[in-house]
Amino acid sequence: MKTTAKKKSLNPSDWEKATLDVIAHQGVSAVAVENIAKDLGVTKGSFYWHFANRKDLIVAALKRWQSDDKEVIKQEIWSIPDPHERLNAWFLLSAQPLQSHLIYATLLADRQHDFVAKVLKEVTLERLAYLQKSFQEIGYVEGQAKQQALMSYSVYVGYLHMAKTLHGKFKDSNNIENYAKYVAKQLIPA
Amino acid sequence: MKTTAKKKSLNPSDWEKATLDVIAHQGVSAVAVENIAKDLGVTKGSFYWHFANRKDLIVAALKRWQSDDKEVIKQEIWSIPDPHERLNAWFLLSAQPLQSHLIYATLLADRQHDFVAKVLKEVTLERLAYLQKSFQEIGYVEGQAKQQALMSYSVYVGYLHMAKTLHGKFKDSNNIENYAKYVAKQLIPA
DNA sequence: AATTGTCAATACGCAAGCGTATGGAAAATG
DNA sequence: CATTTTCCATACGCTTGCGTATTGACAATT
Repeated sequence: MKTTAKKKSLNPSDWEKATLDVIAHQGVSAVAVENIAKDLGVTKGSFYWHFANRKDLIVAALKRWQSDDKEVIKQEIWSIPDPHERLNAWFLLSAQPLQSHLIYATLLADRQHDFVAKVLKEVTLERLAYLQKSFQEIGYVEGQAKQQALMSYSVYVGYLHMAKTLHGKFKDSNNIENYAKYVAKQLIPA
Repeated sequence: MKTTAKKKSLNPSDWEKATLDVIAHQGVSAVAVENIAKDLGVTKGSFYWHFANRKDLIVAALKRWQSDDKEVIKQEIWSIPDPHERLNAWFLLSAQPLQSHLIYATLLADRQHDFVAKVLKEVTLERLAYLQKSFQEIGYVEGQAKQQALMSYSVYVGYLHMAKTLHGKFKDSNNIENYAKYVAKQLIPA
């Protein structure tokens, strides 16, 4: 579903974005060059001009996802000086329906592939690090901050899967922002 | 890696167990009848005597997993009358390195398949229900109990993925049971 | 002893999907 | 205007993996 007839020629970036769409909704294993080509309105012949093979495409797409995500955190989270507010903002951001979150959730599934596992580990460790840092700024000692960060991040990951698994079954009863606030209240000391 | 030379003939149950092994470590998409046959020391010809097709095998395996899991909860959790103790036991059980948990984690990944999504939803809703019930017994009103259950369960799911993603990177610093107790203390009111 | 039922091996057809080879059209460049 | 570069289509070969067909071996039954 691309807005057809916009530009005449494709670049690697277009392929990466289309690939991320597939990863977000169907996982890495579902990335098939012929299908993505069809989505973009071309055939396989085009793909192998831009990329060497399927794996290169996926790696490039994941790299793009990783750096885009890092940029968002930098802009939206690290710009907040107060650690309380910052953590609150992070929980709110986590509950937002962003493609970035979907991708993270599916990657957790496809970590059998070593190149997926690599990106995943990097991203996870970095996220844990800045959560831990914020909790330390609040006053937690290192050990506790580490556990609190791990727990907070687990809530995030768990939530992603819940939302996917349960569908409407649970955004009816209580809306998402409410839940995010509830969680934040539980995990961030007053 | 089966203990070869034990019994001369296979039954559906053997196939289901071998399938769950694959699902636990590589996910549903990795279930290939020819490979599982090799694991069991036979060839494809045998498989199609026991099952109609690949999907039937997976469905049967998942059904087995679901009922086995239900049985464990019934034995280990519901036998505990006090809700505080019961919830504590549940968190401890969650941190145990059981195959059942691995399977749940990979299923979250492979929920593109409708038959996986179905089992997953059933299991998740049931688990949320008994968590919620226990929190209500503690004194939470329904709405809060629901959110608390969701959050607790999210920590569980998130933890499963963390453990997989981070590998040794985090069972060094603090052992798993310690973390489980820390989480329980945070989520279960004194 | 003959027959039937149970479990498994082998061989085949078939579709999906990756990667390659080759040629062509359109745009940039000289 | 000629030529090179850029981007894409078509056609092919190859592998993987599902499902079927056929045959066989061994055990249970009569």
